[in-house]
Amino acid sequence: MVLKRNRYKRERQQVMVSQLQENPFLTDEELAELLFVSVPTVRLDRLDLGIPELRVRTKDVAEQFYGQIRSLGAGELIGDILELDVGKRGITVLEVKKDMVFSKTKILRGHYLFAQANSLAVALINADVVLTGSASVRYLTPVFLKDKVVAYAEIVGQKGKSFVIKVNSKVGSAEVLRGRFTVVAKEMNDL
Amino acid sequence: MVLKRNRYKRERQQVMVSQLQENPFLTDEELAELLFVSVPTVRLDRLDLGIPELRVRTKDVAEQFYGQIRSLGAGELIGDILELDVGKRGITVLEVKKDMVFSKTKILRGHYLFAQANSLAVALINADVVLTGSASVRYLTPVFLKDKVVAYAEIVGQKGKSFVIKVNSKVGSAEVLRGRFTVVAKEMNDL
DNA sequence: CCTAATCTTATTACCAAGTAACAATGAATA
DNA sequence: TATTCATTGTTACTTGGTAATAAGATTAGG
Repeated sequence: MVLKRNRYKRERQQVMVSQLQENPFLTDEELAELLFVSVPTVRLDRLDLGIPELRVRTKDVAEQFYGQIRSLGAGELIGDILELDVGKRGITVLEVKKDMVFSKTKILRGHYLFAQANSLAVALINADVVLTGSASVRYLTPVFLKDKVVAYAEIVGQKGKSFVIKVNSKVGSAEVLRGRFTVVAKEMNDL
Repeated sequence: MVLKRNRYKRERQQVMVSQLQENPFLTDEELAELLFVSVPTVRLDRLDLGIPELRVRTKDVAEQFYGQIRSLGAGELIGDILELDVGKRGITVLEVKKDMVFSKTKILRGHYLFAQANSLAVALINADVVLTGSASVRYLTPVFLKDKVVAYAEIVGQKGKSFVIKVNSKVGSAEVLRGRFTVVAKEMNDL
């Protein structure tokens, strides 16, 4: 039976995976020492398991991090405009990408949904400077990787320079977020 | 005059720095192309400016990211941990960078503040999967470029698997955000 | 106009951490 | 015992560099 050999091999590979989960910055040489095998064996194991080399692993981690910061920062609007009637209502769509979800569950992280809604609310106001004053949101159902979130926003009230905007986000027909934003239009020289 | 040469050199180095700020994953070769100089010149410039090679840069980014989090799973937290007492309270700090602000006013965009608070609230809960159920936040004063936002979060209530967390964010002694998050802990197999 | 100082480019030897392909060795089992 | 798979070693090649040195280009200053 091949089992004994395979069992040993598999066990070792398991250990390797968990080692790398703990510390993705291990070289093949270091792994070889930890697992009491030669460097070529480590390479074969990685090949077996589809684990890329150290430098690729490092880059992946770095890019995930960087991408996250970036995607929150890119442009003034989170999501793509489908419709925008400034002063009244607007619709944007956000496609859920890999780096926006919790890795374990593939569920979209809350602040992305918030960011889409918030930035759309702000975009509805026709003024030089618009700041969010308060926000209240309810997350209704989880959103998953590759879902397309459509956010509908509408101005429902105004008192002077203060606006109230209601936002509804949906995936297909399922409501995923319901929110109410108060935003304030300010003049540049108010600051 | 040596100035002209230096000025040209300095200008190029300035450009290099800003290129790398935007994308730290550029090789010397790519930089050389962008700056219309040879690879050795790029190396000399990096040496001049104390900028490490690509692989070190990448690793730095990755480690900064990885080092602090660990148990939370990759990149789930916006801001850097100052204190984290899981199940009770936590403090993070977020430095406001150029790409987080409205370009006109240099005011931090609301969803960053929200993301910092929200992700800290989630981090306080010791469970495999934690989702935000609802959130209510008030933005009290604007936050500007280069400010350091310190977020204080504390669990103030619990009903079964549902937790209420209060978050206060400050810049110096000024309160900038006050929020209340309801988050729900779920088991993996609930989904 | 020519030279010295500074920039820029080229060249060479070296390194780490790999990939890819292949040969050689070992060990266990049917 | 023959075979089968795991393991190890070896070699040639790749990327993205460091470090050191030499040679060419530019230009300001005398």
